[in-house]
Amino acid sequence: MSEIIDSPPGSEAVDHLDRLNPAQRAAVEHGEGGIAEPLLVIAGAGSGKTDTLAHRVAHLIVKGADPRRILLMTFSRRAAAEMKNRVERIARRVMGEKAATLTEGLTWAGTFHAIGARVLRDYALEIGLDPAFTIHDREDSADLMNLVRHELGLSGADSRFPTKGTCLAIYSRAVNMQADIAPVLARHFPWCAGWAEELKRLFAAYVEAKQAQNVLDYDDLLLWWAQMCAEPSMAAHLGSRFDHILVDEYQDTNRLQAAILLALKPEGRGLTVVGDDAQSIYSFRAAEVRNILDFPRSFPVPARIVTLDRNYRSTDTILDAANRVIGEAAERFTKDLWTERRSHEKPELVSVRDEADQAQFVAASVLAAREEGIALKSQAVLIRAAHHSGPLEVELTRRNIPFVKFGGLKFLDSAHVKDVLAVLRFAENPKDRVAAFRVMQLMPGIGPSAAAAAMGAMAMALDPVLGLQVYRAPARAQEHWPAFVDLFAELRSKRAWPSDLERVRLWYEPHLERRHEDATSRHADLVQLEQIASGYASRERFLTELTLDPPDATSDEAGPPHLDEDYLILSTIHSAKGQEWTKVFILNAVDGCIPSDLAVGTKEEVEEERRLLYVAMTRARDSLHVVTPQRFFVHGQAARGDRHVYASRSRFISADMLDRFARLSWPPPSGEAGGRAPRPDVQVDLKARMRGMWR
DNA sequence: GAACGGCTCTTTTTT
DNA sequence: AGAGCCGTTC
Repeated sequence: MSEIIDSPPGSEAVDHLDRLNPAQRAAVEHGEGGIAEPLLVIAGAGSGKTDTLAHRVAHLIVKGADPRRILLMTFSRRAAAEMKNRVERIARRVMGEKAATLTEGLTWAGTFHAIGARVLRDYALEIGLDPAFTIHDREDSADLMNLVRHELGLSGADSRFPTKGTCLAIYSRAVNMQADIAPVLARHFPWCAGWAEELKRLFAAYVEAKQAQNVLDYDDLLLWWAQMCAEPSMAAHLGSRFDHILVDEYQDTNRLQAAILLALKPEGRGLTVVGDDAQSIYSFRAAEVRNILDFPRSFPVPARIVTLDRNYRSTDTILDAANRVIGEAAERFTKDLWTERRSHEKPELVSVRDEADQAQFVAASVLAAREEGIALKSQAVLIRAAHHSGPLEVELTRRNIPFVKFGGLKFLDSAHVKDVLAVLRFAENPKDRVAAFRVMQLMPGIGPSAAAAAMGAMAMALDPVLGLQVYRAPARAQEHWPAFVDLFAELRSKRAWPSDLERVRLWYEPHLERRHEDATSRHADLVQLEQIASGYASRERFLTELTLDPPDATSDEAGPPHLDEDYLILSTIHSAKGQEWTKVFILNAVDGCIPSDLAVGTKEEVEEERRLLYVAMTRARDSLHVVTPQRFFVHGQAARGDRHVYASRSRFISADMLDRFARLSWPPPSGEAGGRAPRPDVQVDLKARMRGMWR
């Protein structure tokens, strides 16, 4: 190893790049000659995108770049962690142990939002922000929007004003698109177009409420950052702290994010962005495909474009089918992917009777594959919407097949966890009205008006603790109120992390038991939360990072599976981005699910749904199963009721591409091994008979 | 006037 | 399982 370390730059020491293909290598070595024009890497699914980016970062470091001056923005925290790991592994091959120390310095790696939070705390005083701000997640933001909405009298029963969630969605969209309300309403919320004036008032009041309470929402992390960078001297100051800025998944950034990036590096020097327009699936979050398309021409010197179109992940049969699906897209800029991985096995299009059979089929197939040596972890079930996996989760539990679900509701969204976190947030930032209201109303006898009165008392007093002590709670709240005041005073006066959280839990337990039937399992969640909390340095870091990057696993497991344990992956397609598995199942590949019924309003929405299916298909390495249940039971009827609708295969798998799939029905026709005889087509109401026995 | 219990309806995707 | 609505209770 030591010879390699000592060899001068530019010698054979570059053998860490030998594994790369010419295009990847071009991307990695770009700018070495000294003229670093901006670089755009168009990287198709499975083309070694992450690896290429990691090699580029590692190569920069090997060539002497200071890792502390590299800003690396990824789509998720998970992606950032993975990137750092790979960078270290690659650098280690060249530099040995020294690499670890260097890659430790790669501290500016994270999501736009997380980096934004860090930048804003750093520059808080210069931009008139109290650095003790707390961050509202989506639900908190909606709650605050609701509070403001009521205060403005926009919530009358007869007015049918948009709900809090819709208001927030409109606001968020306008902010992230940097557009006015009117065009946003016309384009994305036509049914709210009549409310433009009221919404404008609402948003103005919402912004004032946030500022008065010293809270930022997700959008603020980008908005404040972008506004700060609109001041050229600030942008220059921050920009000069980085020699290289690299952005992953650039097709899913929005206009605000692009504005930040361009402000930091207006000349484009040291800038690298990577993405694939065929995988753009976040336009509901105001992602702007134009960002990646316009990137080359955004600088004085045009960007260099490198295209990676060789796929290393999937077999040719899977890729062929996926290429056909994306081939029918209305508009597309990247070429078809190609591979040298040959296979005789076509992807399967599996027809099942209903969702129950779908669950049976997946569970049986997963177990069979495991018998053949494919670990559960190498298999994934992908769904369009989090609740599509409901019946499967029941079946997996019944068969004792462990699984972890990504996407959808997180355990942070459950009421009891939010309650406990709200206490901490209230202590961290006593002006945070949403947190305060939530916490106080946990106590019997305290409702909105008592909570408001308490907040008023706090605002009047010199010190929030004093204010709370002075406030006289309603008589029927007396039983619990003093303990709460003590808790608050203690959390404000001394900081004991992470034992603060245990203190909160002990206070919360009686309320938990009073409010929830299933207190035991919720209690376990809170203990698990303390486990998580011990990994964070302080209360502030815990709250910030948990809000920006919630743990993925859902709560109905008995704690997170141990790393050495094998478990099946369930994931929304959105959360599956960037990942791959040996065997992949796509559920509910029918019209109404993919595309979602809720996303067929405009042509653009339908096109995005098509890309969603493409993303799902290209996650598979060796085998792909696309499952289409024929009928769905209608919700909102008695359990086991038989009202149902018939569904048809997703419109994205058109008749002329059916030859790319092997087609089968499940269960197989009776008589075959493993098959089941067709059920008699009758409904028997046994419950009624049982009741009848005693009449 | 404020709090609360019981009712019905609905549930895309995420930082 | 939550949110909104409405009638009842303190």
